[in-house]
Formats: sequence, structure tokens, C-alpha cells
Amino acid sequence: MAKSPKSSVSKLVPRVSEVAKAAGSVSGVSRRQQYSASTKRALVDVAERLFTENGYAATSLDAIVAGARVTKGALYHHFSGKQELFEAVFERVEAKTSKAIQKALRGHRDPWDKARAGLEAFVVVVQDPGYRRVVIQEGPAVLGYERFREQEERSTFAIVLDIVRAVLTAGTWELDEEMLQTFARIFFGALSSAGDSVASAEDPEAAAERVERALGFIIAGFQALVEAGRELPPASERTD
Amino acid sequence: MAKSPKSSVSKLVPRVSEVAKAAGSVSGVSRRQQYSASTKRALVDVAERLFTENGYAATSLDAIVAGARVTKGALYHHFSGKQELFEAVFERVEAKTSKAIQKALRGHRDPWDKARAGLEAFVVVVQDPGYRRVVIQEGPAVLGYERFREQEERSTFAIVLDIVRAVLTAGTWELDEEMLQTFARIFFGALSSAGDSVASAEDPEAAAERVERALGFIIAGFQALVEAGRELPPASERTD
DNA sequence: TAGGGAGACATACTCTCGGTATCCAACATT
DNA sequence: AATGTTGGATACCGAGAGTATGTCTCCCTA
Repeated sequence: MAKSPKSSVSKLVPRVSEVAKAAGSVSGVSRRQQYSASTKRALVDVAERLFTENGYAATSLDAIVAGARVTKGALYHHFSGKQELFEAVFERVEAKTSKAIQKALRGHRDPWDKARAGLEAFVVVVQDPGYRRVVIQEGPAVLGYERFREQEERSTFAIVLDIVRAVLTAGTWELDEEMLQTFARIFFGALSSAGDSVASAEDPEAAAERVERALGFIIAGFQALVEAGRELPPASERTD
Repeated sequence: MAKSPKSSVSKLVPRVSEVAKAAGSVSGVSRRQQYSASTKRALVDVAERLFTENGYAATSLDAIVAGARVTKGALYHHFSGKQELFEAVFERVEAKTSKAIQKALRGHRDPWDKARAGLEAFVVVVQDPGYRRVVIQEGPAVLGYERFREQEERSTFAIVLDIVRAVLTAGTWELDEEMLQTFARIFFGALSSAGDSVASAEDPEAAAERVERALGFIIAGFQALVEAGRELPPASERTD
């Protein structure tokens, strides 16, 4: 229905102007595919910027496509909708973060050293506005908590889990996977919160220092118990 | 402009049907004010339910006003918009939670006992779907992180801060307010995250037990160091 | 006790925005 | 050349947040 807009002139500017043409054309991908990939990247680029600056709800698709100099048609060709676009941004930010932390971890063999190095890296990386906004603040709400956790599970949280596993299996007692996950969750939450407090502080430098000292202290206490072979306490007395 | 709908019959059902008439009419409030307060409460009631069930974005104002059997006019008379309505819900849920924890804290004098009791209470209360959804998951995104923290600052977080202050000033060393806040933030984050993992577990009972044991262990390590009078570690070597 | 605020809503409208339907041009394939 | 496929443009739609304005009724005061 609706009068067909077939005679709409289609002023079609030369299209795909100066963009693309990166990656030397050697590979087997056609020019068309290159263009496609480049507009997709452009969309994610702009979306990342706008989501970070104004948040998910306050960022309109019109603004995004305008920024990427395409139209909604292009957007909906590459993504199923606003949420999937957000996911793409989310994954990218996560990947960046994850890589940065992994990098900081290299060069430490002792698990406890690794933990401390990871902590320091995390405190730095969490100050990135993109990570704060996209991952920490809006991730759970936009993706839904379940999907959010699935994503985390495969990146930043995985790192924490690895470290926790390393330091705990180095101890004398053994514990099941569930308990490991629990410890990792707790530390991960502590890190996230700490990171937030750093990022939103008036003086991030000073805040970061405080966070490192505090967490260092807690970890030290933890380490002492673990290395002393102290058993896990039982749950409270209401466990029948 | 626009044709004035003055002749729109106004079918006006008896209005303010069976609701209200709670609180024995002794106080100095007029009947008018009672009615007003009751519709406001009805709005918040319904909003709390729908926000909890479907989330903020997926809950339309139309659904809320329909549930409360009023119109948008009423809603916008009492609240400046959807967000302010959410804030009202948020505050109520927070207050409920806060009160529950405070209650669990009574009857413990030793700060460390208090900490453990508070932990247990928190793990329970965080399983409430309303708290999870409204406060933990959507609070930061909807309110914006700053406003979210301001609110937390005055309720649940305040409790954690109190406890942390109690256990730390009981120790030998002294530390400034900022450092206290940092510790509280960290523990608060750990608690929130732990609470989430409990609430979203297949077996919340078992998850709650694990959380308590893990956090109990961490606290024990913390306590050991504090009571040993161990100094805070310096920050990492890049502090010039 | 009449009347005039003003508070407490109702109704109808606007406008932004996410999503859809449809079309077209540029390649790819035969 | 004919055909299919992909990348993308345009126009449109409906949902829903917010607004403009009217109106009823309680309450207070002269």
C-alpha cells in the first residue's frame, strides 16, 4: 500500500565517499565487502561515542546514522535493532578492556602478584568513560541481567576468575567450581564498585591510590588466611 | 488553539472509589488531601509492581495509570514525569531494605558480629525481586550514576559505612574519612555483586550459603589483620 | 452562604523515536 | 544479457512520553 516512492529521484551522492580503502586490497574480499565492513564499523564507532556521552536511552538512532553518514536502512541492514547495536559496542569495549588487563598480567608468575597487578590495571581501565557507561552502568539494564552476565563471563570476569582460581588452588584446601565462582563474583563486584568510585571521584588519582591500598589490605588478609591453610567457615547456624 | 473539548460530557465515575479512608481521620489533613495522598500511593504501588516485573523501559505510563485507575493527568500532577515516579519507587524500595537490615543489626554489640549479621540480612534482602530490579539493575541506568549514588549514600550504603567505621575505628590505627568511604565502597560492591549472584542462581539457598561462607572468610582475614594492628600497605610504586 | 481560589484531576493533542515496508543501484553469477 | 544477491536509501507507522487546557470540587473567607 502507500504510494510507491519509486520516482523519488534518488539523488544518491557518489556513495561511500572517502571512507574505507584501508586494508590493502590484497585479500580476497571484494570492494563491496570492504565498503560494507567499513560502514558497519562507522556505525559502531559513532554509537560507541554517543552511547558513552549521552547514554543509551538519550541516544537516538537518527543521531547515530547521521553521525555515520548513512541512513536507518543501512543500520537495520547490519543490526537487528538498537539493542544489537548496543551489544556490538558493548563487546568491543569489553574486548578492549579485557585485552588491556591481560597485558598488564603478563610478566607475573606468582598468582598473588598477578592479582595485585590485575587490580592495578583494572583500577586504571575502569576510569575509561566508555567502560563505565556502557559496561558498568547501562550494560545490565539494556542487555538484561542474564545476557549481561553471559557477556561478562567471557571477558573481564573470566580474568578475575582465573586469578582467583590460581591463588586459591595454590592454597592447601580444595574447593569446588561453584565456590570459586562465588569468590570471583565477590571480588569482581568489589573491583567494579571500587573502579566506579575512582572514576567518579573529584580526584581520580588520589581515589585510585586509596582503592589500591584498601584492596591490597583486604587481599593481604585473604592471602594470610589462605596460606595458613585456614578452613572456610561454615554458614550461619540456620543451615539444617 | 485546537478545538476546545469543553462539551466532552465528562462521564466522571464517582471518583476515588473505595480506596483511601485508611488512617483514622483524626489528623489535621483534609479529606481532599487524603484522597490525593491515596492516589499518589496507588500510582507508586502499581509502578513498583510493573517496574519490578517488566523493567523501566518496558513499562508504559499508560499501563501504570490504568492499573491505578487514574489518567495521565493525575500522574503528571503528582510527578514531573516517568523518572520522578521511578525515583519514588526507588526510595521506597530502598527504605524497605534499609529498615530490614537495620532490624537484623539490633541485638549485636560487637562490631564484627554486626558485620556478619548485616551480611546475612543483606543476602536475604537482596533476593527480593523489587530490590534487585529497581535498585541494583536499573537504578544506576535510570537515575544516572550520580543520583543513584546520592540515594544509596543515604540508605543501604550508609549502613555498610557505619559498620565499616565501627570495625575499623575499633582497631589500632586511625584512618581518614576518605579511606573509610573507600573500604565501605569496596565492601558494598562485594555485597551487591554477591547478592546478585544469589538472586539469579538456580538454587538461591545454596548460593546464599556459599556467599556467606566466602564473605565470612574474607572478613575473617580482614579482621585478623586489623586486630593484629597491621598497617595499610603503601600504594604501588608509581606514586610520586 | 455565596463566591472565588486553588488543588486534583480528565481529555485531547503533539512530537520524538524505534521499527517496518518498500524500493533501487551496485555488484556477483550463470 | 538475464538473474539473483547484497548494501543501502526513503517514506511511513505506531507506541508512548510529555503538554495544553479544560473542569470539577473542596475549602476558605467575606
